[in-house]
Amino acid sequence: MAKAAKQAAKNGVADKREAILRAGIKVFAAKGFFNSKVADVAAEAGVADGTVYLYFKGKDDILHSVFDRAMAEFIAEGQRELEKLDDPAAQLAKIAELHLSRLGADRSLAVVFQIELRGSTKFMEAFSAAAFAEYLAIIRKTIESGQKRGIFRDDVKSVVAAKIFYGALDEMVTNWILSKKPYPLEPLAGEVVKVFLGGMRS
Amino acid sequence: MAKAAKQAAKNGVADKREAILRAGIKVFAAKGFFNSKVADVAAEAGVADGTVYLYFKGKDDILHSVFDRAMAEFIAEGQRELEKLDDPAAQLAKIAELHLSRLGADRSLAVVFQIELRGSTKFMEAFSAAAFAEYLAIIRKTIESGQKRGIFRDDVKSVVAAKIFYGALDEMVTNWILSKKPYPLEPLAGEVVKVFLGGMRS
Amino acid sequence: MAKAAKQAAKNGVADKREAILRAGIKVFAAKGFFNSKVADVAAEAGVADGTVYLYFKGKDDILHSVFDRAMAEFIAEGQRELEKLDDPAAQLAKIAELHLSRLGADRSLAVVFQIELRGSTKFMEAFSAAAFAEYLAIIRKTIESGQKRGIFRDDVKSVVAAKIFYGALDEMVTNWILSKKPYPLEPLAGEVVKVFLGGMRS
Amino acid sequence: MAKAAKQAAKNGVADKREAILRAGIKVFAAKGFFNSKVADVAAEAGVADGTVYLYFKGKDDILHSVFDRAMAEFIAEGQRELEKLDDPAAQLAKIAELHLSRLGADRSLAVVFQIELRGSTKFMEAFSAAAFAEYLAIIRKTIESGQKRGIFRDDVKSVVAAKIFYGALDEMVTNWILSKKPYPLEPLAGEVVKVFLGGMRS
DNA sequence: AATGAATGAGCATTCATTCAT
DNA sequence: TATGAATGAATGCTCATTCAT
Repeated sequence: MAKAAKQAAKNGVADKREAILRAGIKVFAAKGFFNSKVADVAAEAGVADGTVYLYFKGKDDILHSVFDRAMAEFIAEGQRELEKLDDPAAQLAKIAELHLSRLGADRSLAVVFQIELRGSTKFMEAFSAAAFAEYLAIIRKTIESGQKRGIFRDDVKSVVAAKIFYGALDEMVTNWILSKKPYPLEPLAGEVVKVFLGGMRS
Repeated sequence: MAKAAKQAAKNGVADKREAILRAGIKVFAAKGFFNSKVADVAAEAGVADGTVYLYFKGKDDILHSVFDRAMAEFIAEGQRELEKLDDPAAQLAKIAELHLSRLGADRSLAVVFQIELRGSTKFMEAFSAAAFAEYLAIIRKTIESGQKRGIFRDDVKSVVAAKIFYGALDEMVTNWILSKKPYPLEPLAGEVVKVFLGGMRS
Repeated sequence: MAKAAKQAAKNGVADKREAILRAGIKVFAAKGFFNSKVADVAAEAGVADGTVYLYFKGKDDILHSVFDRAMAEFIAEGQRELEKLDDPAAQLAKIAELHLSRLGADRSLAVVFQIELRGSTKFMEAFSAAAFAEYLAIIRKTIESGQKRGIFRDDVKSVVAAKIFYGALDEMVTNWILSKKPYPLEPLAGEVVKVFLGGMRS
Repeated sequence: MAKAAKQAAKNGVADKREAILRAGIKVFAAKGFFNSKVADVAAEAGVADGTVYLYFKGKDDILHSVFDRAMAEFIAEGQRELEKLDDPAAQLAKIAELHLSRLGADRSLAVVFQIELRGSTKFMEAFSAAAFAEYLAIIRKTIESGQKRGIFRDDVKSVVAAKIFYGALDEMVTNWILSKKPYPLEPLAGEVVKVFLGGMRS
């Protein structure tokens, strides 16, 4: 097989996997993970039911893959952006901005993240723990660096402060999802940062 | 039937409903709502499968009832305690303390609240919205009263500040649940309050 | 216990059994035997669920008792009336008249007889056979007596002729039940007799 | 896919649906519709439980389909045969012959028609009404044509006469089903016709 | 790789019947 | 006798997954 053909095939593969992943996000967000049928996802993706199993181990795996991929992208982009900044306060502001702009740009993805991924204790324990911990760790390290520089108070443990920061952002997203009237999510980043930095100022 | 007997019968009824409710919390927390069988709950409660349907409309109704009852108790206790205090800062500290001590005292209930109740978009939209909004409203009003008194900065909307405060507390609980090693939850209330009040100081 | 009291008690018993029986006819006719709950019958009769079992062995027994009692009454009345008549043709006319007037007077009873009693092969085989055969036998004997007197042709077996006569009457009832617009059932007796006697004239 | 293969697949589908339909007739006849489990039908048909739902909406649908198909075939064959005859009397004789020979050839089908289909008032009202009315209408029209030709008396309404004729045939079948000793059903057609035509002779 | 017909384990719910009061 | 709360067996239907084509 020629290189070009291989690439095409690879793209084809990627396209199909991608389509199923997107369909999963859409369907899970709309009906909830447990109420969604694999057949729904397959139909939405425009493939046969059985085809789903060529790309994923099962229904759970679609959900996990949604999380894994989005989280990986999220973390990668975050680290790329953070490296450009030196000031911990500015870094936290960037994290908040990215967090809310990204989820605010894809309501379905946000629903899956805020609602569906938490519906399974098993999942939370087994899968999200690692990636999620990695995300929290990035926040924590940023805070620690601020504490070392004397910018942030250090009578609050960095790990606790990180949870406070993350929890505040997370709640913005959850409320935004559940709200009946639409409003832009990203601007709330500034508010969270304002209060948090105020509270952490040394 | 004598009064005493009537009372006994009433207690019997209450006991059975109560037993099913408790069993529901335990089972849902342990296996997740969607993975729990009505039979599991019945067995845990020590009643026959069919008996569950004498006290609840169905599986969903057990979950909803868990939420309704706990939330009602929570709000009632909260308001009772808040009335005793005058200072908004002290009131927020009390809310944080109650929030974490209550959920920290019943891990299963906490799991149901943090994990299972969110697994159902439908539920979140239809049921929790009202009671949940009421809880957020209590926090918001407390903040507003602090803003009016000039204690809290007013360049942050009270509704946003309330979400930040609630989100921080909520995240403490979620992390506590997911943590592999046990630790006391309530002490974190002080940390959250410290940072939040710092950030809201005018 | 005084005789009067005993009688009263007996009446009470009879009343309750009677009430359940009537309730059974009404409920079975309205919802179908298999779709009727014992609780429905009890409620309709104004007694507790458990009380039904003091008077009947179970749900089936109610249905059987409806049949047994109605059939016994029907046969008793029929024989009483037939004895008054001598002419076999007049006797058949009387049977037809009684058949249609009785069922035409109680639509619910008719529904139970035409529809519900046949829904159970078991029932048809085990119970109705006897009483039903008795009814057919009365018709058959009437026909035979006409054949002996030379009034009716005897190149048709009496048992077959009896089924024809009964079947014709039966169909009148079934159609009447299923008809959307109400009409008097009894007058059709004359038509059936007219054709049947015409066909049996020797 | 080649034409031959397509045809084979089509046959496969038809075969499976057909097998379930036959199994339904057999099982319903043997145990009664309400006492039959879908699993019984599936087992009898040699397919998995779930497969039944690929071909039928549910248990009810199997019963309805049995009726629809048999009735359609029955009416089609009847009309085909009736067209060959001119004499209304001969036509009625043919109807009787077909009616009894067809049901007499398939006891299970007869049981379903005579017993099970009537167990559901709903069914009788909603479904059978139309097809059943069509069958009665064919008989009625045949009688009317006889009345117009002066062969049949016209002091009996054709619709009533049709019910008498149908009722007589129907009763032959019901008795045949319930009879403990087997006997040929079809010969009774002649007896019914003999009496009916005698009664309708003008 | 892709299909989609077939599978069959799994489960919420109903309801006839019992029995302690 | 009467009650009605409690029981638990019974079952129609769904849907994740497989596999022959």
